[in-house]
Amino acid sequence: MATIKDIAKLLDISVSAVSMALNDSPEIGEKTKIKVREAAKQLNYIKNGSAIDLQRQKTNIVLLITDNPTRSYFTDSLQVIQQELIAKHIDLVIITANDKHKGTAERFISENRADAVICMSKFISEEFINLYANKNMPVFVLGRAAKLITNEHVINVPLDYKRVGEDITEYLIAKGHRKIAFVRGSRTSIGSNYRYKGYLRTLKKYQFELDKELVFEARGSDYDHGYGITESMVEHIASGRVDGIFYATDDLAVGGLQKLLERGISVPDDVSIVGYNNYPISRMVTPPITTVDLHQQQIMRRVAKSLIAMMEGNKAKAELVQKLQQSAIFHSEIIERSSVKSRE
Amino acid sequence: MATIKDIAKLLDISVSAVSMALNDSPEIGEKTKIKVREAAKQLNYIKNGSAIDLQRQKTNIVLLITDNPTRSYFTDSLQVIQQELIAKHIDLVIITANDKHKGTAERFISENRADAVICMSKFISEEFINLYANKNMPVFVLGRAAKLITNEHVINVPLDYKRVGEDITEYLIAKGHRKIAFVRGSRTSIGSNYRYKGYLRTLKKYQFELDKELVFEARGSDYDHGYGITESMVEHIASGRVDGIFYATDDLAVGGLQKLLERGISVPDDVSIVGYNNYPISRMVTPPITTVDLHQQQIMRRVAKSLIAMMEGNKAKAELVQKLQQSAIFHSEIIERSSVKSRE
DNA sequence: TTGTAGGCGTTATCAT
DNA sequence: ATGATAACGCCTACAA
Repeated sequence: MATIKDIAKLLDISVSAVSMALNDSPEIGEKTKIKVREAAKQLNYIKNGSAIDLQRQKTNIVLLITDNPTRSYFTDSLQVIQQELIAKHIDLVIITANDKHKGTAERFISENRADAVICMSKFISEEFINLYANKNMPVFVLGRAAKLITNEHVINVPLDYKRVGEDITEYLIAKGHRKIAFVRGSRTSIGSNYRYKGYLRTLKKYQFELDKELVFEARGSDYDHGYGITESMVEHIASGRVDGIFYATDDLAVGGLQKLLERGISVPDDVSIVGYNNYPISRMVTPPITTVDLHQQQIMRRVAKSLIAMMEGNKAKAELVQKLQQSAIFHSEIIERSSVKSRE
Repeated sequence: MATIKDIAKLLDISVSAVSMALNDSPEIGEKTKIKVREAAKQLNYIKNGSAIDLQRQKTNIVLLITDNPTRSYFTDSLQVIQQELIAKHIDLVIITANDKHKGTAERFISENRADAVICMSKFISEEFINLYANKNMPVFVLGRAAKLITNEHVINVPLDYKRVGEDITEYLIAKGHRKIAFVRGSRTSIGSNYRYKGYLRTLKKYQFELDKELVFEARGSDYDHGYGITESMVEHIASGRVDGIFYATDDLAVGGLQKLLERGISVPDDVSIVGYNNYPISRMVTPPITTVDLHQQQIMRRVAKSLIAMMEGNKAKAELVQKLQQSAIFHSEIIERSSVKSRE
């Protein structure tokens, strides 16, 4: 591979001249620049990014770590974050980390291959992050309890799930439901777990007693999990032991809906169902599913802005963190559609 | 940031000893290793990936460029490719390129920041790829006509769309449909365009004349596009001018189905519909949608294997390309569900 | 305007 | 088993 040295040799000028010419420095004459560019083309010269990063002590890269970039909930986050970063000419790369493989993400973190990282994955441990976050590479951790964070270069964005799951449970109760089942998604999904807690709290608040038989484990958050688990619920519904179902995610609800219809159960006449997250698909099924919009985009925009401020070093961390903490509160909004009917 | 030099200084040993110790070289004594590891921890030493890549002249990274990682069709490809790469301890990073922003992808390519790239995006031009592909960084281009490729380090995987779209059109005709509408997706989607061509060819083959009024432009491939465009079709259906709809993608079909049901049109009684790609959602709606499975995973596995062989340099390129060309043929399979009914 | 030289952090090749 | 030293490709004072 040709390097700037080769170009310099070919033209019999110095490497620094070549470097400057290639970077369009004003200090270099126009004719030299042209010569250099031609020689570069001729020699098939290609820049070496590693060398640049090494010299600059900077990568201009932000790492986004996610369990699965194809999941619906990731769409909003990605869009917003990317939009903010592009405006600042910062590059974003996405890396996956899951139970099968987290090595790539860990290598990128432990080898300082970015100027900042946003970790949305549960599979990178807090110990690991503590170990490697540093001034040159702050790490934003989203959606975690993050009790173990001691490293001052880790910014924990806890996301305020406090009231998550209460809203929609209250809504169902207000609509006259008394036998509300809950379908849990992936056990490792923090959001799903918080919704379950919100459900429990709300039952308690209204002094319903929890019927453990009405809590179902889908063990995953996809359509198929919803479809599968709902098979075990048809009996309960048929026998009148359930009048409403709170699915932890819209995808679960969509799968569940399909199963219910197949089994001749009418939604919402025989049973009401609700999902969570306001994924596009939730309004594209019949009946459209009542759900909750978390307005995640707003939060992500804040996160991105804080991250940029941090990278630019023009804000005290304490201040940023405080702002984030204030703004990382979900403003959940119930999206009423027709999968719920009032019962008396 | 501490470097191995700092560790060496602290312990008063040489940098090479530190380097070897850190890499657990057998040439280094156990006690030294321990000392080094302790010092590293104490100094908060973090490896510098750029320096490693520079020295090794290798990144161990494969770049995957996609328009949008959250689109359903990407799921299969990602899974398979990653699986193959992980087995070889090669890291995969995902970068997006679209009409709004392709700078990041271009920077990564033009600065040789990977050992190979898989380009699934239409927004990186062939000229650009021609310019930068090289021995150290072969580029696999998927789903393109790629007439302009001259660089021998570019591997074009054209994907054989020859028969795509014919199968399902024939199927509809065999089921007695005579007035088949077609809904085009994104104009820039090569797959979607090929399906349209297949539809046209098949109509011709059966000597149906093309009614241009039955070709609809969704101008996108999402639920919403399908939902929106279908509004303009209800009139045709009501008046008996359409008895079947071929949506270019399942997402379009799902959105379209919703609109049809809302407008009181029964599927498949009043009109049959089919989608394409066998996305999970297509069987999670009522009625489940008849679609076509392209068995993309098989192709992606071949692509990944070829890429690895290429990186390992143990195969002649010509041979690989030939194999790929043979195997990059879609084995499309019609997935019969209940959105189509026989008509006489 | 251009050249010289040092350094970025690491690994690898020799010696010792 | 460890040390010295030269790369890797690029950038940037500073000198000319």
